[in-house]
Amino acid sequence: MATRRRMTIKEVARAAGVSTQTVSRVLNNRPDVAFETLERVRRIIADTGYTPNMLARSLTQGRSHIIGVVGYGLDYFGPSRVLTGIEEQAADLGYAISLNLIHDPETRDVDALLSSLFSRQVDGIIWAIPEVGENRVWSHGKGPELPLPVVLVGGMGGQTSLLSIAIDNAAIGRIATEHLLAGGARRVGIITGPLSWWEARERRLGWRGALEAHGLTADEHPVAIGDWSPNSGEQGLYDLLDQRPDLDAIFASNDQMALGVLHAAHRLGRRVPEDLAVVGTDNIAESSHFWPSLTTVHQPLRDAGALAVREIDQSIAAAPGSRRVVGTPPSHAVRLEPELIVRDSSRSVEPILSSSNGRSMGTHDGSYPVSGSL
Amino acid sequence: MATRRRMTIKEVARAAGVSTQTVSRVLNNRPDVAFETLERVRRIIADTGYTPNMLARSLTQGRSHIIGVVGYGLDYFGPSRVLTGIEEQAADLGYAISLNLIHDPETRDVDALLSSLFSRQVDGIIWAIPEVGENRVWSHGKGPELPLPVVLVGGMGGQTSLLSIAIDNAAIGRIATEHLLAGGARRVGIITGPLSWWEARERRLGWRGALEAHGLTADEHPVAIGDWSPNSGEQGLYDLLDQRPDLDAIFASNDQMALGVLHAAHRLGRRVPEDLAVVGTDNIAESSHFWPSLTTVHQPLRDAGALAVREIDQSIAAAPGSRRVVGTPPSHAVRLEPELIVRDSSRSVEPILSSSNGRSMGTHDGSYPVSGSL
DNA sequence: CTGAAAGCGCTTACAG
DNA sequence: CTGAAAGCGCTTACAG
Repeated sequence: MATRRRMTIKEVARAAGVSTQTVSRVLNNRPDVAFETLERVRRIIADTGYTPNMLARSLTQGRSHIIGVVGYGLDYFGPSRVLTGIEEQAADLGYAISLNLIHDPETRDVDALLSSLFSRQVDGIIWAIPEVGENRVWSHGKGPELPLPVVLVGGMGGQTSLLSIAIDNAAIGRIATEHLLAGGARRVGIITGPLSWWEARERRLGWRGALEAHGLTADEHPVAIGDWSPNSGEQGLYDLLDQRPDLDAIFASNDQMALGVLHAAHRLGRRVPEDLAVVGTDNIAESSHFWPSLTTVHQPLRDAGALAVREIDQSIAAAPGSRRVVGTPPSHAVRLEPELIVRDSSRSVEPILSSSNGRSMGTHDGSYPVSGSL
Repeated sequence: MATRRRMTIKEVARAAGVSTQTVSRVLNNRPDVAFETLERVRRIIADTGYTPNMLARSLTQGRSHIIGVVGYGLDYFGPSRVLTGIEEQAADLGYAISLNLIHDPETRDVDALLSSLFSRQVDGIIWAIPEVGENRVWSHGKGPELPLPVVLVGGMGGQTSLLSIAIDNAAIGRIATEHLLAGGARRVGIITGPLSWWEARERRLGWRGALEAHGLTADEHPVAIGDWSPNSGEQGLYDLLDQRPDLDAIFASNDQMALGVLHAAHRLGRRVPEDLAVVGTDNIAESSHFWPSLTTVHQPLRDAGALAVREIDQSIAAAPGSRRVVGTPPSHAVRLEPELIVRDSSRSVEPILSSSNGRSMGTHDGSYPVSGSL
């Protein structure tokens, strides 16, 4: 039974023989405190282990130093990477994170969540769940009304005044497909994610665009719709082969489905990459040790999360001084560029290199190539 | 620029023509409000979209309804599963989560983190980082002094009055090894995690215990030390074979390292499971589609996280009524039982079954088999 | 350089 | 059933 009461600024003041606001000055490192007083108060604080009550501080300051984060599960690779970036950057900038996970991406019950965050007086909100169906803030017309900065991560954005940060998902499909075609593929199938997902649609768009840019008719290249799981990737290969037995390459919209493809290929006795070249998406930690090692597309998701926090922070800082009045982030869409990682699953011509870790073939250097405006 | 000021209880009261505490009564669903008054106030609240300021409420109640969670990265499978369980259960019980990630598990700078959480007036703390080296709360003698409930997840616990919840990691090593021996293995190597990790040591202990229970001399079975990465698993197989070329089975302390083993086995032309049976740990989503599909050990990590939240909640509820006086959870170690999932990588004798999803061979049914006391 | 007063937005006894 | 008063633990002007 721990029954210790928490110490307050009053008790510190009494012990130091000063007023509470002198203690407050010390706590906030204000310059106008006599050296002796400073020392005395500091000693008492150190000796007693006093910590100021942030709740009270937030109440008077009108700032909680908390960023509300709405995320989508931790089981998916993408969302969890974004979250990591958010947490790190937030910690660096002195924000606490209030984490709220949504389990059904199609949920429309956004209002309860928003007002819960709002009532907790978060300084800003990062909306980091994939865009599926109609699950976005603005679909409720709330966007511009929110009296605090909101940044969207990972969706199409652009419909509202809210800043949207995402990976260029069409580019993922494009560079993967271009790589396969450059390697000599003539019939490139795609396994998409669920088409209610913006990311899934965009990747398919990129795949299609690359085919057409090569003078090919996209409709002659088979499509299978997966659900991101390895199982659906396995099933996807069977489906694609049913459609086109002469299939010689596959772009899988994530690495788990690509793994399912490799698994099915082994079962069918198809050699990868000789009979079938495969490219995934995500560059999960395991992909470098699949058999064969998987060519995939890296997304700077961590960067996206970190950037979102910086944007929120700047919006808060940009507030004209008075309390509870905050700036809104510029309403544009920022797109970060993905990067191709070439490994054995698509390396049909070149000799196999020593490392299975792959090397980057991306045209982008990993910094922030931004196609939108900041 | 959103400049809307937040509405307060005063404005609601004025609009409804009542006092603020009548509004407060409505807000808190107290019974003693006249029906007409109730209706009127409710209408105003609905019309204006007023949400009470939780900061102020927490300040007067001495409860924040926030649980502070200290976690270890989201990139590792185990910690992220625990976190999922925590978040879900917390949301169910009406708590917000304040998420703090530690990036170096050996950090000793626990004090700053604790006092930060403390100053945010969290109602309780869940310490969910793996136990590595001396990174625990109590190593600073803080444990019993903390004036709020703390629950440890995923470490050895037992040294303090704090409740510790973890998977029985020795059982993981034991059931994996017993399964390999039952399948006819005669030389079972182990690839451990870093030995500064409690989990890694426990799994090795279980492996050793199973060997000895079969009348074998553990020292004749090779050990390689990995770092949880696929690469270290690959290297691990080479090391083990150097030590014992007659190796016929491996227990890998996580699935990523097991994947590295499979990869290396393919390179060396060793057939799995015929030449080498492999068992991993974690049952990551990908493991069912490795080639061959991986036998592994499932850990009820989500349950562990959820249980931690319930314990915190009960400690808070058990408080004798007065503010800031909370009960301390019973100081025992709860151990949840892992479960073996048999797949092709160890299925040497039996005919290969139709599904690659494996079936549970565990003696435990997935409920909460607890070896400690609650 | 320091302190008395007022206030942040709520809730908790206490009256009536 | 309802309200005036006091207080939660801080910080912000305002005096001196």
